[in-house]
Amino acid sequence: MRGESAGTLIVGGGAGPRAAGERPDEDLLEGLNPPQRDAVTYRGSALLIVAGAGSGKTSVLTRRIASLLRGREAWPSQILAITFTNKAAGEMRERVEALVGDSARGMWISTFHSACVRILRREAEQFGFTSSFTIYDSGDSRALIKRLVKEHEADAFGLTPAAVMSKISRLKNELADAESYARTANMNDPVERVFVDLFADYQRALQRANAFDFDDLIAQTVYLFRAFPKVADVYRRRFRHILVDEYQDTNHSQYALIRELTKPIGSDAEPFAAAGGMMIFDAPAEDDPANAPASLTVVGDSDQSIYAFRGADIRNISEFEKDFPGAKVVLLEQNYRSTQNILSAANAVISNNFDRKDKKLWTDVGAGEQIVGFTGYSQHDEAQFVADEVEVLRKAGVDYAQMAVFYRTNSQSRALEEIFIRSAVPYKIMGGTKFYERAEIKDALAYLIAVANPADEMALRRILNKPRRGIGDVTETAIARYAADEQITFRDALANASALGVGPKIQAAIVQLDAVLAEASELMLPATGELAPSTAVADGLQLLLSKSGYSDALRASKDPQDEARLENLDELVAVTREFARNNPDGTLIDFLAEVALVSDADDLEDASGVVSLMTLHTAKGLEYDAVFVTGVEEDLIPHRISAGEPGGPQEERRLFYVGITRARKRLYLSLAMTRAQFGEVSVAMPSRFLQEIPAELLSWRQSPGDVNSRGGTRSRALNARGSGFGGSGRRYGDDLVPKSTSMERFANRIPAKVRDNGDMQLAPGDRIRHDDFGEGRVDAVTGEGAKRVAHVRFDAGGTKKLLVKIAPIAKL
DNA sequence: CGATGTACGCTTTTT
DNA sequence: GCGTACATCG
Repeated sequence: MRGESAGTLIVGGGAGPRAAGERPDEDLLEGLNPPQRDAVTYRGSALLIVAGAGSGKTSVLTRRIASLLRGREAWPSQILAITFTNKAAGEMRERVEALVGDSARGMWISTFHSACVRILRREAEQFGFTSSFTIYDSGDSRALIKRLVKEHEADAFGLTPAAVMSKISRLKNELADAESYARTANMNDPVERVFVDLFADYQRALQRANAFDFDDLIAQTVYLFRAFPKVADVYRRRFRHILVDEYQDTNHSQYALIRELTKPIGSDAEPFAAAGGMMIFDAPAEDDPANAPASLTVVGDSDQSIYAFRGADIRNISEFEKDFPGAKVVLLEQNYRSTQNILSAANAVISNNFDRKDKKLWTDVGAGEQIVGFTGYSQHDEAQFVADEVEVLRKAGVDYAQMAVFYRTNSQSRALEEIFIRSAVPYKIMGGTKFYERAEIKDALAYLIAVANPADEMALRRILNKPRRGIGDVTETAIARYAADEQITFRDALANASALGVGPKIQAAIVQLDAVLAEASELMLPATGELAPSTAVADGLQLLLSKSGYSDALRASKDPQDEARLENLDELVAVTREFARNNPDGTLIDFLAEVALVSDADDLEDASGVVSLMTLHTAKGLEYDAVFVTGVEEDLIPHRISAGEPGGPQEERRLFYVGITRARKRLYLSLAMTRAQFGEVSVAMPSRFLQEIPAELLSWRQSPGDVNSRGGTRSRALNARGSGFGGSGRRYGDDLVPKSTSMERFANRIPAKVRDNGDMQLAPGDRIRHDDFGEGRVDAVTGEGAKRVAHVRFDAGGTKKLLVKIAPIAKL
């Protein structure tokens, strides 16, 4: 909830002097409803806030923190608040600062990953890493695994890099390592043996590179706490109040981390093991209040759990009361965001998930506008509707920034983008940028990593021949062999170019590269004790790019895209300068960690004055006056891949629910009759979720039936579901909508006369007549079944590709 | 070693 | 329909 919906947001500095007896947090409770007040003021070891969409959870969380601080119940440094994205963390910090002023500074408000990086940075030496470790993003992990798969010839066993990667990730999220997995796996299975080898090799490679992958950041922190109780106690003593947002999206390792942090201090320590039998710290006296576990507050909504696919475990929240006996539960159901129509639609949809606790959002702001439905002929037609409607709203006084367009898959953004450009609607694609995944950016970062973490061989290999300096596979292997023979690192091998036995030209190139890296190191990593100037990262990056010849190579290139690449690099330099401004003491290592942990949802910053386009996943946690959910079709939402996964369709429904509940005043649901995917056109069917919305809430500007009447075959499409896909009707516990319902909803709009060209025989040379384009001759027919496409040359001129099944054509 | 051409496979969501 | 990955040629 934003400030305006819960009464006035209290802005301003600290608590100020107060009369004795007055609650120091009275103003913090202003405008809150009774359960919200409970959530702010309850004091106990464990609190679960079940916060429905738009129920003001952020407000409650920030006020709860503010009230702890103002009441002197906690120092800022004793607070650890975990959010899902860096952006959410920044927002929360801002809002707490608005309530309590600068004293918010010492708090840890960050994502799980960032918090773990901070901890690991301090403790890395304990277990074989150095504090200058770097972080492998998914791309780095993929590259490494790919190499290992090749080395092990694991593809012969059907192990693809993608499969290995996701399995390793899943195991790490369950806190399993290669060793423990090997104990449970069936090692008679050669595939399993290869996998275990791969897993172990992968882990060794990471360790050698002094690097952690995303999953390691959490898992290794848990291992650290378990292996070194004294270290764990340092953090248990420090964090007395732990708050976790979006708890429904935590996975097992994150849960385990929270468990470790909320154990009583000294609870698993072995006092006599330390310092030769001398007790050097308190005995584990659990009844000593000083050793009491930290208080834990979690906030979540199981209806908004949309990350099960990457290990989020809904049981973390559904079994919270069992996990933390005596926990208090507060339910926030009053919604301050949306109109009742929107909420009723959301409630109706989500109530189709069968194993959920019933929860109904309500509001007192009134019914509001009806939800608008629209069916386009194609995804471009659909996009045009969205663009037109955006302009209508704009003229009615709605700011572009208050409108958002959601879609299930990133690929859907292309059609929207095309139409928006043509219609001159200003927009920004959120998260789609993938700035840090661009090759030139990864190259530049690899240069920085090579300087920051010389052990990271991957980064070094990446830049070895970028720009081209004649160092190819052969030379790379020679360097690696030399390093192995001499028992030195890959990086140190570069310094001995003359010993590699390569040609003089290549030798010179290696010397040059080595020198550039050395010079940059000196600039960015000054001798211990000295502090690098805050501009060091920016200066170092520019030095690397220019002296390595990277920039020059791009400038000299005649590929027109290279100009854009240069601009991207300038942008990266700008990012380093911005970083220096925000973190005057920030080091190169800090910069790299920040970059590795930024997510797509984080650059939602300056979307002022433009319409926001994003996936439904990215939309979580955001809200807009007007929301367009596009592509509400079967196989898209619910996505076809989800059909085979346990709980998949239900998660898709939650995703749709999340999309709906982002809207404050206006909600549009749109779909297309046909959609081009993989470069081929196919027939789309309305999503089953549409039929879960009560008819009176939804007003169709153009219903699936309307589109049909133009010559399509909607009724067939709606019905077609029954055959061959999950049987007829419904299976127990499945999400299939009974066929009769789907027919009822659209029945009155489907014309009596239905055309279905499904079995029209067409061959090259046939003549046809099209309702709009007139007569023409078939050149070719491609595709199969419902996707059969006729390539027709019309007499009036021009050729068209027509989907035979639904095109308004007749054979002559 | 690098440039050019072709085949293939891919598209669910992301810290 | 696009980008990557591999193969072949210069």
